[in-house]
Amino acid sequence: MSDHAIIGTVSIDCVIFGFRDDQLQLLLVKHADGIGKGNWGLPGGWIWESEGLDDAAYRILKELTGIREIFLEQLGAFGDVDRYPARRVITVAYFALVNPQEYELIPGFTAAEASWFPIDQLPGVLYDHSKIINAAKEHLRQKVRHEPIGFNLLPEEFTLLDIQKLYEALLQTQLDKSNFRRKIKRMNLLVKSEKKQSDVPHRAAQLYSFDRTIYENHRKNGFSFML
Amino acid sequence: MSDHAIIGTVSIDCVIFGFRDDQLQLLLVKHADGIGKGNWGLPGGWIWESEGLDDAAYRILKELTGIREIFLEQLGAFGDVDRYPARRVITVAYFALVNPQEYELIPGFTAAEASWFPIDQLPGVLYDHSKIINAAKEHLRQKVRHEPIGFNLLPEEFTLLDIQKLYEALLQTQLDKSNFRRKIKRMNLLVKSEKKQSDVPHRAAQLYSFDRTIYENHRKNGFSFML
DNA sequence: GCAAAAGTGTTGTACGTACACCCATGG
DNA sequence: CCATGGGTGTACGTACAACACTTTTGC
Repeated sequence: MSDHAIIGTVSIDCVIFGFRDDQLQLLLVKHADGIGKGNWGLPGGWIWESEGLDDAAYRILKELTGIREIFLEQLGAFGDVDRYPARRVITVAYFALVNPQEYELIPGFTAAEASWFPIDQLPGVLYDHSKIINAAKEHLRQKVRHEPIGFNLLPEEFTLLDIQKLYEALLQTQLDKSNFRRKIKRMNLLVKSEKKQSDVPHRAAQLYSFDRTIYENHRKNGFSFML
Repeated sequence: MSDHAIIGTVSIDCVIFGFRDDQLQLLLVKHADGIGKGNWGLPGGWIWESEGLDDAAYRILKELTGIREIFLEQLGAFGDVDRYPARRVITVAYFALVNPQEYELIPGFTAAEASWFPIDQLPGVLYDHSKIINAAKEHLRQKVRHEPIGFNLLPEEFTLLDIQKLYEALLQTQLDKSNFRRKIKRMNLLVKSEKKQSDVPHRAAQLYSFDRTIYENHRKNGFSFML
């Protein structure tokens, strides 16, 4: 059996979130061949016999978009009997968080085009992909309140207002500046950068970065991230 | 193709939690045939071509244990290359909450025996089942703090101390009686029963039941269960 | 000086925590 | 009358929400 023999009954699909222009956005690809040719859909593909599920998701993501080394986590399996038109295919959905500025999108072999869409202005998508996307949105909104995964959507360094805008978009609410700042600072998860903003038409803000090490330490001592 | 043709590359496994003797317990079956014959493992089976994933999970659970109409939810797919000895098989794990008192365990065709085990005294289990069990435990402990799913582990009617004992076991902590009562009562999710406890060697406690309708109403208005 | 965003301070309320206490019942 | 669990009350601190306010910078 070849190393790249595929399992024809199980596929991978990736829901990739990004944050641009104070908006939550989603990465879709236009399929270049196969049944879905010419339509927008989630980046996806087949699993090799020789690789685990997570490995397959990373590989497919890289092949289709050029994105690598990001936050990627399994969302679950979707297996309605008629979800795929040609035959019975079960798909394992993954959900990823990216800072779009870090990546030049490079559509791969099977993707004619790759593009970001604001989450509330998506085009029609293939198969049961809108069902998967909705599950991913819900998962993200839940998870972001209990774990500091939101930082994966931001650049390495960011201002406090950046985070606030991010959380306002994710939680779809308005937050009080003063209260938000105190809350996030009290958690002691951020480290001050040497730098401040530059080239802004107003007072330059302090830059911060998220320290994963600190977070892991806190977590071991029973710390719980909230909001 | 027969209605009951199976998909040979994808299986279902169920992690079933129950609460007995103030302890979180897990239901395992002793496999009666197949590769795992004679060993304890999660109740599991193959998916029919003609049924969805959730349907398969319900069916398999009923076939192997007699349990039906319970809280059942997908946990995720497990697909390490070598997780199953004979060939590449991906399994979709489900996670269920049961009140053990409601069910007489009825081992089915392929299960020689079905039995509850305290969560910290499990026997050795097949394949990657201990990995799946750990994921399920973690999922339960997270979820139980944000959604009132714990009630699925209790009888229809219960005392406030029953819930407290349940949460103490789930969260592995001690809770203050007075504070816990106020907190849970303030949520207005419980309705007083007509009855009180009987046959207890001390003052009889008020019985309550969880009202799912009330919960759904609250949730629509942005209510969030916490503890 | 104006606009725009950075950043600080104040105050009332609501909730969590800790702990003390009384009540009812069976043995 | 005592052990056991049921059930209530109070006092204190702290976190959160709402809102007002000052500071820095570019145009």
